[in-house]
Amino acid sequence: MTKTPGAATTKVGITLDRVVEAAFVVLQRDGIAKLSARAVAAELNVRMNTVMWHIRTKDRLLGLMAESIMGEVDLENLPGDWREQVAELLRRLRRAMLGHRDGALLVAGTFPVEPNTLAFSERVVTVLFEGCPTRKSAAWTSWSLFYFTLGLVQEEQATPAELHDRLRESVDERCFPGLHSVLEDYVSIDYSERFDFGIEQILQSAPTTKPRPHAAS
Amino acid sequence: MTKTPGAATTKVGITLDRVVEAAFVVLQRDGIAKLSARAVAAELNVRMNTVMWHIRTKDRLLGLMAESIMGEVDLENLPGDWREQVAELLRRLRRAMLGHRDGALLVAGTFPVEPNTLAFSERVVTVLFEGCPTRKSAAWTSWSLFYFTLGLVQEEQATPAELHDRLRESVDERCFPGLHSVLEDYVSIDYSERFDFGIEQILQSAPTTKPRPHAAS
DNA sequence: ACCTGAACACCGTTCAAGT
DNA sequence: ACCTGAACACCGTTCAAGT
Repeated sequence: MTKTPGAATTKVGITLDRVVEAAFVVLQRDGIAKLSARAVAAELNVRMNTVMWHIRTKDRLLGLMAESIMGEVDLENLPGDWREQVAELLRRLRRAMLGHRDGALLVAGTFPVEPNTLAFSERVVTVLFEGCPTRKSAAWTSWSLFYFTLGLVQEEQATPAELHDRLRESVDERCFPGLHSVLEDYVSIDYSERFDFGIEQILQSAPTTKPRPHAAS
Repeated sequence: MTKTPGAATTKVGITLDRVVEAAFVVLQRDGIAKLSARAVAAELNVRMNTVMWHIRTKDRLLGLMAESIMGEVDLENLPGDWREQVAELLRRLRRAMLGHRDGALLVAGTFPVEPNTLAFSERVVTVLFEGCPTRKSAAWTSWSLFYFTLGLVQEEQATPAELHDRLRESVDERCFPGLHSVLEDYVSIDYSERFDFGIEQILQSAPTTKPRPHAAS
């Protein structure tokens, strides 16, 4: 009766790629906390279940977005020796994550077992083989680099001023003298500098750090 | 009319501490995804708004829980030289987080500017002062150690078998030869060994890594 | 294969009301 | 200060129904 049969349910040309695209628009505008299937649907002018049909599950959408960010990292044209090459790879990862609001949170939330993510890991590990004493130490060093990068970029993307101000208020000189004396360095917003420092520190000892023999034998 | 006025709303003896306690029970049983104010209320046999009145906000509850975990870390009786002392501090943090389901996720989600968390940071930074060339490098090294620990324990607590199996399936020898050749080390579940390796690697170069001079001067 | 409506069982937050 | 009921505006998932 009140139904307009002409303009009813027909295909509307949504692709999984377009859904992920729209999800990034919502992410940039509203942040990851407000990224919902309904919001993505509104962005595409379709109903929510259309989005759900393509993504199957919210978690899968997040995984696709993380994988997409990993795909932005160029793995070619690396400069210099193995050390510089690894540093450059992680610098590019950092830039890719910084390119999207809450990008580090997104990548940290899921390790997508997908081509782009695997290709990045492959590249890092392969370059590390050149400088590390064992393959195992190369594998484990890649995790150290990855976790450091994720952590630092998450800090950088997490509403910077607020937490730092609260720290400056709370770090009393009497209770926390050490922290107080380095507070400005502790909460420094020179993130690229801190990034370079951390990566370099890990890589510096990489050639000499061996996994301990499991037992004394 | 249908109301029993005697057993109506009277105090029931809930404390913020008891709420947090109950929250840990729910966390252990159901995981962080199902940790809700309603679930905590059920655990305490009160209504949800009672819980909300005490915690004010869900985020504050999570912060209180993280701060509580940090409080489990004993900061006294550290053995050996500065290197061993720092390693021991982070080992204790790791154990505290492992003691609660999704403990690392909880701590990573918020940096509570509260006494226990600050005291831990103070202790780590202070010990690092002994071995690092500058105060700045000590501060930044403490972040490297913290992020590595959070990342690795999150990996350890995130439904181990599932992801590793998917990796073994997907890491084709032809596409990802390097990764393939170290896969078993790459996804090793010897987490204490990997932890020791990572901490040691960071600490090894700590005495020699200086923050770069900001400009060439 | 694609798109929708409707219903489900959940959320956290807010506000007025009780003691 | 403490506890509750009720309502609000949201979630993601599921299922039956359309083309």
